[in-house]
Amino acid sequence: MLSGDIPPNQTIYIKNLNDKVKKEELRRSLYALFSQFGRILDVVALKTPRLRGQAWIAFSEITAASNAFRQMQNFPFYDKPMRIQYAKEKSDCVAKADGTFDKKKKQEDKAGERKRKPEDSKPSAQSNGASGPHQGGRQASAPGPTGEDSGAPPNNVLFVENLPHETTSMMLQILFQQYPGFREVRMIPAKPGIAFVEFTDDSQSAVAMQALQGFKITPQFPMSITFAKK
DNA sequence: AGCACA
Repeated sequence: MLSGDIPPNQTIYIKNLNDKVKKEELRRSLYALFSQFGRILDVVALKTPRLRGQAWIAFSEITAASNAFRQMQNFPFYDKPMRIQYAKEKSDCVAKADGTFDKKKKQEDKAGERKRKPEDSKPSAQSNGASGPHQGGRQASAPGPTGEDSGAPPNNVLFVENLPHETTSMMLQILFQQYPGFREVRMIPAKPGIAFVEFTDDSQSAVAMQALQGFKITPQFPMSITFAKK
């Protein structure tokens, strides 16, 4: 009940997000960051004046939402600490799965409000293809300080660079541990901006590399991932 | 600060 009077919900509401981040990028980063807690049904982020800087993440399980709620509270994301609450209302995607979705009511609600400009649209990640790791951070165009990607031969250890200096190993663990075979993150205090991430074998590290290549913890730093040198 | 999904 310390959650601000809002009862637990399988959808979490996040505010204090960096509103300079573009919508698609925001949704993708949130997805990558939160999918560790369970299956995500939908990520909703709008850029309308009233709704920018906020997002909703609907999980298939309420326990996933509570874990995310607790563990990601104040997580530094694009330079700002996330503020997480439970959503006040049930997400449409959940209601649809429930069979309780009421389109009539939605329209009444809409009519009751004043008119807003229709700016946003198109979610896109819906009932979730239930495939493995999702659309990765294929931001490409990561010039990468050192980086041609086809340099080193496969290795179970990844070399990650171009990280913002405030990156912690916990943040990287959160991102990488969602891929099978994850073992650990190693950072060197004297060398900010880089990290080593170890997997059990090199096919597993390759999957994670593929998925998180170009992932941005902050907008100006798409991470560049290569196989570590032996 | 701010609770939507068309």
